[in-house]
Amino acid sequence: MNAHDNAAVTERNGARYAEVIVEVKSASVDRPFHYEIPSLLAERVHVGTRVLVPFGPRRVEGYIVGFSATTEVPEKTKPLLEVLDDDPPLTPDLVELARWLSERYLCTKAAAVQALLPSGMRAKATTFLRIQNAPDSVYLPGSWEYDLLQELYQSPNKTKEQLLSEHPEWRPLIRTWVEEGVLQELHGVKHGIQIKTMTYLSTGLTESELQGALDEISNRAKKQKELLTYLYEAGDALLMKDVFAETGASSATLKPLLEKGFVVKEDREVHRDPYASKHFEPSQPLPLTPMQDNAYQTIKNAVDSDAPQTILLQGVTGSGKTEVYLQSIAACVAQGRQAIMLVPEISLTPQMVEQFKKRFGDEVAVLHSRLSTGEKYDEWRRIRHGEVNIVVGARSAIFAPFRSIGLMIIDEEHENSYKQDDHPKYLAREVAMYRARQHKATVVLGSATPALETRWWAHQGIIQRVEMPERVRGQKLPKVRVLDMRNELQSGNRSMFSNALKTGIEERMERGEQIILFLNRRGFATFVLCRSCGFVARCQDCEIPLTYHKARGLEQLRCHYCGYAERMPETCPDCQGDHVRHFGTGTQRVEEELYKVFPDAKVIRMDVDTTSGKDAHATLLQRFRQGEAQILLGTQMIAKGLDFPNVTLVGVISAETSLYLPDFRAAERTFQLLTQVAGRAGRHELPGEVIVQSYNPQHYAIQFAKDQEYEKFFEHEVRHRYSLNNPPFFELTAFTSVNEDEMKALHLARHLEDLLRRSLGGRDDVIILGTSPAPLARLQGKYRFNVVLKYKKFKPVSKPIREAYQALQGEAQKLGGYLTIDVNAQMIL
DNA sequence: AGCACGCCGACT
DNA sequence: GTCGGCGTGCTC
Repeated sequence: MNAHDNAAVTERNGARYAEVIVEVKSASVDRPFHYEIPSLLAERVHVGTRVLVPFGPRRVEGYIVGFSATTEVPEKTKPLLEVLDDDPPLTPDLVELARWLSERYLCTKAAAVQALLPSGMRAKATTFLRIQNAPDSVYLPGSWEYDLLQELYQSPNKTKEQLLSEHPEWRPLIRTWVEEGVLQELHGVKHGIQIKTMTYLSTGLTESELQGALDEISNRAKKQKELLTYLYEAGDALLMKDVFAETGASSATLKPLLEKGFVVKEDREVHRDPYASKHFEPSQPLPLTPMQDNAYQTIKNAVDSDAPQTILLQGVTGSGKTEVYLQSIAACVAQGRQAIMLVPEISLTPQMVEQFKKRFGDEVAVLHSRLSTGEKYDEWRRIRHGEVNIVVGARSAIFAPFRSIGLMIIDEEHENSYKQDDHPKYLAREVAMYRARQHKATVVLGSATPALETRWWAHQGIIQRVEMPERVRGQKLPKVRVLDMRNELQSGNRSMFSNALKTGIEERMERGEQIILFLNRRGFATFVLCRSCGFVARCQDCEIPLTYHKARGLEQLRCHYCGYAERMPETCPDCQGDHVRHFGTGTQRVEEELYKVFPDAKVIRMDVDTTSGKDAHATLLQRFRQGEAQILLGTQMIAKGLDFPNVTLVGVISAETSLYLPDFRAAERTFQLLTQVAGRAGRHELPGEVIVQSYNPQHYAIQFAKDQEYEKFFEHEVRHRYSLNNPPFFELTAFTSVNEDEMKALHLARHLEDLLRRSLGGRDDVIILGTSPAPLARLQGKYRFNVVLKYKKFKPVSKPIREAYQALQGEAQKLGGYLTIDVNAQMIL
């Protein structure tokens, strides 16, 4: 496992050199550099310590990853400059995790370290320039010398870096002046995040000292005496601003008390708490059903055992997985170990956070992308300092710096939000399983519709599987009807609602029940076409058909990938004819149609266009919950984790929107989506009904979803994947060559393909899919070509892949573009 | 990545 | 003649 490096050691043991990974993201410096440890810093350096080091002509941030007694380059070593934190941000297991990440996902160690630390954690070296000996010569206005001196007199607080970015031409002059002693450099460090402090007041006086103090204070200073007595009676240190508010004192009152030493003022570090304003009613563990208890016992046994394990918890929607999670975590924490709970799109599922806060109170930290950088950093420090035992968060929370992890739960594990979209493109499930080996921890993968790979591993006996096939309250799964829209058309119904759906909506509205309508496409129409010449409006940058939007009377065409927008043309830009029309159906159009067919209906529409505001999401859902509207209409964002007691009908306007994407997971996604949407109906007392409209109702993904038969879908899909050499039988790695110049992008992709064919071509466990335009062939003005590699096992092919990738990355940059890699790609775009 | 050093075209 | 373009090479 440690085929890494020379004799790097974890403990310093008097070793002379620190091995440092520098924060420079370039493959050419992706290796440890040796630095001498100055005796002044000797006590403060550990594995994982963040340091400032000299690197060439500049100073950069770096992380200590090991120590060694010797170095091959003694003549080159320089000393460490500074230790940047009191506690090392990385624990030794995180250093090891970073190394693994960089090898598995082919990124630099520096990039891996950044992925697993909060974004605010970045320091920048700064340098100030002071005039030490004014030069003898007199300079003419307009000369560099004159201008630089002017600038230094006028803005002495500008850093050297600021100065150089504004006037790069001053660089040589500054250097010579520093050498000649005209200027002096003062070095500093600017931290990315301010640690937030609050001022506290306290008095350390005993009762008799207090008496003496009160006597000493002039009788005219009534406020001072009051303040001092107040603080004495409190005993504890109090927040200064509260004290001022309570006693009416001010800093004028306080000042003499501080000077005489009667009162002590101190700044204490505080953590920004994103949930400080919310109150959570404590909740108690609920009694478990036999099925829940079985799942709970399985997880508990795994946590108790001293071996890493992975368990697939396959439970239908409404089977009570959350309560199992909560109690398993409680059991883990009771053992003195910590737990991580991952949820997809946490900002969409505030209920989950709420349930954790109610059950565990302050023991929970929350990490997700909607927190400010400062809030994230503070939650991270609460974890690092052992103030909490539980983290609930999105994907990156899997890196929580706990000391001893017992349990990691990934809820809705099949969701693709668990694959990081930017570099390194890690898969949370894989990271969890690696950390499980480090900590001898248990991973629970929870889902009603597991990713095919996960279910396959369970089938192979590689991981355990526990089922929860029934709903907690014993409700039946809702009845799902699939309606063939071709029949509707034949019988003369040209509207987007089948007769059954229309009647269904009418009935619910009469009974005062609620309806959810689902369509996986926003906007009004799908595309815009000229009926005379066949012209289709496309984004000039992405070449994707533009979507027709209607907003406040304004007719717009928008690109859903880059956000580009233009006005709907009145005549065809190509043939000048006036037969430009929009086709296809989006959420906006459904909304308009709903108001036509049901004039009394109140509809809430939820899609990217209506939920841009900070709390728009929660607000819209809250309004629906309170019954302000009978119909909730939305894209897949409404499919996730919602639970409305009054909803008895769920309608899917068109089941195939996700079926014909050029993606090997299209059937799986469609099945998962339909199953999930169906699970929304009738979760409480009222029975639920689901109506799925489709032009292709016999498709197996739709048929199996209709009866919620995951196992049958699994069997069918596994065969399909096998015959096409797709996951889980082969793993996919995708390279994308991106360039504004189409020929350059293509050339680079071809070159890469050649290289891969030469190194891997002969193997029968590797399939190379040649260069092809990416499904998103042009994005934001840049052409994209893919080279996709399929292989059975990553290890034997990782070296050739790495070499080809590194060789051509530089090449791509020379051509003005770039090359990305997605190891174990979940989707090819 | 940055920054320095080094070798070729248009300019006070 | 020089200033400054960016190709090449190195960073403990």
